[in-house]
Amino acid sequence: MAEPLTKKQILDATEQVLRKFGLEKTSVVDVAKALNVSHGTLYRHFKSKATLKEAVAERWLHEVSVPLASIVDKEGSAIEKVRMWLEKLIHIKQTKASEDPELFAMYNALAEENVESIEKHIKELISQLAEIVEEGVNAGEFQNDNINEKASAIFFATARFHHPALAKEWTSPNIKKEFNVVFDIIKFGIVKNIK
Amino acid sequence: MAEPLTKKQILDATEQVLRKFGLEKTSVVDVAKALNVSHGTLYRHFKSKATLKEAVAERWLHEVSVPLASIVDKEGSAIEKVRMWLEKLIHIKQTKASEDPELFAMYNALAEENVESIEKHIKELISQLAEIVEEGVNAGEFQNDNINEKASAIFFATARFHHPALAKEWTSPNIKKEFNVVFDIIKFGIVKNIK
DNA sequence: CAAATGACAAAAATAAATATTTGTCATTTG
DNA sequence: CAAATGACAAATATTTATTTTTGTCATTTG
Repeated sequence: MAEPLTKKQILDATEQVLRKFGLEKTSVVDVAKALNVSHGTLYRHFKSKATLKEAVAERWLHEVSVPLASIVDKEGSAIEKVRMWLEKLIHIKQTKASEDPELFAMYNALAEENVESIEKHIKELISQLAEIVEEGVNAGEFQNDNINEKASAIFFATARFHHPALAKEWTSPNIKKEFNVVFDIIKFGIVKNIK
Repeated sequence: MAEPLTKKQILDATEQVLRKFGLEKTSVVDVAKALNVSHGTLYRHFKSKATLKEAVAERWLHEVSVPLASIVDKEGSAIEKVRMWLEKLIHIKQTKASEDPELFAMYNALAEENVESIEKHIKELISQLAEIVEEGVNAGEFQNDNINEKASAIFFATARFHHPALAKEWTSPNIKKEFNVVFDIIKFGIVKNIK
């Protein structure tokens, strides 16, 4: 074989096989077959099946956080950006969950297996929110409170709409309206001189 | 046998057996044994195993909603009562979860099997909150918005702290602080003239 | 000699054989 | 005759036997 196998090739193949067979049914032999290599080869690139799955999970989480980062740099008032950021987060999650529920469930189970990756991911999301909150404080738009606390609170107060463990509840017909009411409370709770 | 078997006796025995064997391992034969009756007898009182489990689940949910109802009638400002009510809800859940995690997980799985019982329970909780919110509006303490929407929003915005699907996250050392920050946002978001 | 292979043991998962549980109902008991 | 029983078939679950999977490493390949 001319070219040596790359990590990216392995991750792509693993994702394909996971999509086809599901989290429970894919073995490293299946992934090796998809790549036409022996399974021993995969162990030269990833030290265990768990490590391989971790790498796939991290790539998946990345696909959530990257598009959100672009909102942080957009134009607009801080409260508008908080709303856009939350709506994008919720849209990404809810779209993935409704368009391909099994795949969504599988990737979340995969992510659950890698608690550290998730914790890092959540921290990254909250620090994106914190950037927006900081802008709001600097512009005199938000009250000058602890920025990180506020960012976490905004994230946690909207957990019902983006936490994968609650995905079952996203099919409620009122979910959009419920978000709007929660967001209004947040807005009145953080913006100065709004009344 | 002198006295005929009552539903309460059966529910008590079922609970005991569930505690001992767990949700997965208890059969109606086990419950019958605990009562020294034949399992056929239980089918004269409950039309199926599912119905019996539903009755146990409803009793469990009742133990959550009853102590909360007493907060609604307490003295104090509406916002104080909202805080007391939320803290009691969270305290009941988190205490049950930490003191006996397996039993808590079992009862939640049991409750999950009975979606209707849960929906009714949530509606009851939200209407308790709505009573407090209504008092706040009538006293001129809260803004005069849609009361039921506000009550739902308060409930959903605090889901992270009381939704059983998120129980794993309650062991975070910052959980109490996180609730306080979320509650402050809610407070500034619903109380009039606070700034 | 870097990269890949494939044979191997231990651990884990699956399938087949066996046993228990659910739910019914004709019969028994007090 | 109201209440409970226990024998029974069909559906579930458990155990045991068998196969697959994971991870290693001495050997092969280009």
